[in-house]
Amino acid sequence: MAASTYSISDLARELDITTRAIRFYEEQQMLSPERRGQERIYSAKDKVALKLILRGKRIGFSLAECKELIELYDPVHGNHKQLHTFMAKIAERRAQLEQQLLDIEQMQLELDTAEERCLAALAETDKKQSITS
Amino acid sequence: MAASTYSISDLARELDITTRAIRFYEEQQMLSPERRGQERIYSAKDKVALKLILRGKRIGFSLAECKELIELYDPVHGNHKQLHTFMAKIAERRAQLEQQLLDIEQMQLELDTAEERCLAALAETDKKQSITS
DNA sequence: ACGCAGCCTTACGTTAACGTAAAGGTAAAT
DNA sequence: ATTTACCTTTACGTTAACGTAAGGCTGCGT
Repeated sequence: MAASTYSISDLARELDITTRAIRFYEEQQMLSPERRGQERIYSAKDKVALKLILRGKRIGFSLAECKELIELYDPVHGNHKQLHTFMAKIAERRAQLEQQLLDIEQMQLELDTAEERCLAALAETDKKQSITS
Repeated sequence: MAASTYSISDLARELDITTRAIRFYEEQQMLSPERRGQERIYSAKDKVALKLILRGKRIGFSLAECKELIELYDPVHGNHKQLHTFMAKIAERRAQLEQQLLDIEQMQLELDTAEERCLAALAETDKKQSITS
């Protein structure tokens, strides 16, 4: 089985982020890895937290929100009210995503016609050039 | 028909943004409204540009990208290569959106089970409390 | 005449999420 | 012994997209 502990650069490589970012997340109290002397030793749990952070970011959550998210997984803080308010945030994101999808579709329609106009214009240009050349 | 010209606060109200934002977009060369003396007079075309900006932002484009987007609609700049590179950016966004959807679904699954655990834990707590009270 | 609403410019302030040195400690390989 | 490859802390720098005054002109209703 895997060692289940990692150095900071192990995680950085594996998750494709910088060590600075990882230390920054710790500053923000989103991680609290063990120490062996000065060195940070990350556990599998820390890795899960990091993955939660990255997923949260992909969805568009701020780090503060990602932190809330992590706390939901922590039995100490996992209280009922927070859970519901966070589910609300997720629902909000879903709605926003749907709007984004609509926006993108709309934009693609417009770009399609713009492309047509462009191609037509280029065709005209080519014609004239073939005459004058 | 509508006057088809607007003051800055007209647009601000209608599009639900601040006048500062509108002036900022102008600083960034994304708008160039007419002037009557010092006053900015916005045309319907300006309004379209503004809407493009807002839509671009919703999708997650930076203002710089929104600017490119506007230029695509400008026959002066609308060249072929730009059109294609921008279609690529849109495609990229679509892919990102799909990833976001996956992330959200995944997160909801996890939150669902987290919620169950939470509810179960609360039920336990309540039981004990009913005994000790 | 006066105040208020709405416009203008200039310019410094703000937040998030790190980036980027600088300066130094440890440990293994050459 | 020293280079190499890690790790550490501290701390200032950076970018985007505006926010937020401050100071001043302009017309208009009373």
